[in-house]
Amino acid sequence: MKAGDISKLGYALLGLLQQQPSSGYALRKIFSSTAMTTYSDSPGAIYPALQRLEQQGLIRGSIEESSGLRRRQMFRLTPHGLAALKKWINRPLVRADVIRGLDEVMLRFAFSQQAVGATGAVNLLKSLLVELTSYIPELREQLTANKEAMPTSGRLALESGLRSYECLLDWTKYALATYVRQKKMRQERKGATAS
Amino acid sequence: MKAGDISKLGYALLGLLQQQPSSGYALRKIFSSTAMTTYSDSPGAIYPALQRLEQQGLIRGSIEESSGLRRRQMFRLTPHGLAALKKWINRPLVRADVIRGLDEVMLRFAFSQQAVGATGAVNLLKSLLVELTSYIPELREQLTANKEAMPTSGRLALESGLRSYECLLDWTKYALATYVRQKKMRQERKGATAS
DNA sequence: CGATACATGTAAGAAGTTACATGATTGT
DNA sequence: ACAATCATGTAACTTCTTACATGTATCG
Repeated sequence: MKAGDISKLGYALLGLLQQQPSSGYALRKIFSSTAMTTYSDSPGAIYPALQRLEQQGLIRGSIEESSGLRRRQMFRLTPHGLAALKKWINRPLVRADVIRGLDEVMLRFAFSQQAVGATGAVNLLKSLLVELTSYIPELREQLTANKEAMPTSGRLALESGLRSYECLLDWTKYALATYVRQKKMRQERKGATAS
Repeated sequence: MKAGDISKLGYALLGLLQQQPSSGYALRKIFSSTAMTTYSDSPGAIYPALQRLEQQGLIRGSIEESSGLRRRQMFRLTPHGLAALKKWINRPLVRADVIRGLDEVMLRFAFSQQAVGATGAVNLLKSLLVELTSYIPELREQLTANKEAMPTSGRLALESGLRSYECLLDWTKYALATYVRQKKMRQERKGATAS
């Protein structure tokens, strides 16, 4: 990672701060107690990451002296930070994102609605659909080509990878359908109030 | 990671070398061309990793001067290396492996049959089954509890995580069934030759 | 003769891990 | 008094990334 770049943890922090200004401690709690446990809640990772984001002008911390306990710093996104978050979410998906960075894609999607709206979320899903649709057949071919030469456990492990992509494809279609359904419901409501 | 420990990449190398002695270059090709693309094929990662493994006495390299091209070093597992590989594969699964280290679990399983036999592979699957069976309901609960407070994309992202675990559970059962089927076939063959 | 494949390596820098340090407040 | 929770931070260490360096052989 080059200087000036933002790490995955950095983006996770930006996304959370966009939803709600928080202290480093509160962010750590989110990482340790929710489904975001894939990210480290160690202070040695989070506080330096926050410092970097602040140096880059993406977040701004303000010390709260009032609250009685030890001094606490609340961080919030700057306009630059919001722009960086949007840019990250809207970045076009490429094959490499699907092969090596699926968790990051899901993180982008999780924050997409609040940061770039339903349209942006749907765009992300559509391009994920495209990538998966082209990648899965290739993977399947690789598997059928090599299956003879592998021990059972190796073949099964490969199959597990294939299945997880197929499962993700199902989810992508379901997620798209969910947005279509929501849009239809909004339109119906609008039609009802108009008549 | 403490000194003396082995990184994920290190274990991937040990596993591949157990299957077949190889040069650093050949290992890089495996990472760049097969489904193991999740691992970096950069020389800056692999050659230092091989040096570490050799210093730890887990692999041994021998220089081949003969083959005409630039000198090449073939690495093979030492008895110590094989023991470390087996220990890693047999390590009892814990919740954290399922939450943060599924790819490593799959890597262990992929190598399990050659390193610790079908029985070891089945043991790994069984304990994965146990962990998933206890984790999935908890995840599902978390989802239903929080779904009201989240934007659609956040909720869908969580659902994607849940679905992928459910998919993995299906695969685990399928993989176990595959081993049961194989065992039955071997026994039938034995019965046939005996009669 | 230049590109490509084979083949190995190092140097600089980024980011994460573990472990430690500090300090205030609240509950037992 | 002591533990637990809130709250922030640093230091040492490990590993990976990117980029560069080097060298041989083959093919067009």
